[in-house]
Amino acid sequence: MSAQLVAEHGLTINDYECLLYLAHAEEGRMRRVDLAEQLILTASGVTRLLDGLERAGWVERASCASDRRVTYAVLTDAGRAKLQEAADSHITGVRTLFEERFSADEIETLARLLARLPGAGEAVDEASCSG
Amino acid sequence: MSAQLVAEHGLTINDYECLLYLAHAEEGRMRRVDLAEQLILTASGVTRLLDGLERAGWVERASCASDRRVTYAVLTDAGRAKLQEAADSHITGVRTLFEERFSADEIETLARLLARLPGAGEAVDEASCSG
DNA sequence: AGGCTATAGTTGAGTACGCAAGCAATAGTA
DNA sequence: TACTATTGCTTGCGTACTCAACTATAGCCT
Repeated sequence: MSAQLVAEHGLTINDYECLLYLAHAEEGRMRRVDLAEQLILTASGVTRLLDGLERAGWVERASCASDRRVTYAVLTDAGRAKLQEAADSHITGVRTLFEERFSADEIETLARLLARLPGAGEAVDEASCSG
Repeated sequence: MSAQLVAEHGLTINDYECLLYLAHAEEGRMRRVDLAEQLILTASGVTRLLDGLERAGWVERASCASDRRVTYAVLTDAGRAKLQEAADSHITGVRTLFEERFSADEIETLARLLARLPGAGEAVDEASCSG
């Protein structure tokens, strides 16, 4: 499942989700702390995750004018393209995994119930937005 | 959740599940390959996992009479005791997590649906056996 | 018996994290 | 204004994995 992402696009799930969050964020950028919270990683985890994405050219650093402590992670054009490419295959992968086993009603039930679990967030709509 | 296991008993989830599988196995022992499959780990992962459990004295090695390639992992008395101790708090932890959010009917629905996912196995009955 | 191939297990190198400690900037308080 | 606490981020070290390569045994098939 996530091994497919790695094999086909060289992305970890966290790489992928990181790009996804950035793509949805205003101006394609987020503070590292906020990214950490969304990805359920520690600050150091995010630092290293972004190290990799920066080296690959998918994201860049930008400083914040009003608070010199924060450095933004901003999605580059290359990063947006990469995400688009990976999202296509990943989403259809997830979709078929579920649609092979559950009816539409059942999927809705699962979504409703599982949303009550801690850390559920709003990940559910991933498939409904074009990336 | 699993951090609680670590903090209170010094056990990883895989440590815990490993002891659990061994406890349910015939004569309290399993081949490393089978353990790997159950825990969804590679063979090397199991080697290292068992390294730790052996060092702690929760499991021992035993060789197989009919096939000299295999070495069993067998649960020691100390290991069984440790599992009992950890299971008490872990199971009630999981139980309350769910019972705080779902009704009995909903739990049953979740169990039925999620069982269709790959790798679901028979982990569901963990809570129903005394350890 | 000899020669493949498959299986059980270990080991070395690399990866993706967490935790604790540290630095710099900001915010709160006297 | 100075002093402390908090916040954002990075770095060193340890851990739990994986993958690839290896050894040793077992099961063929001729």
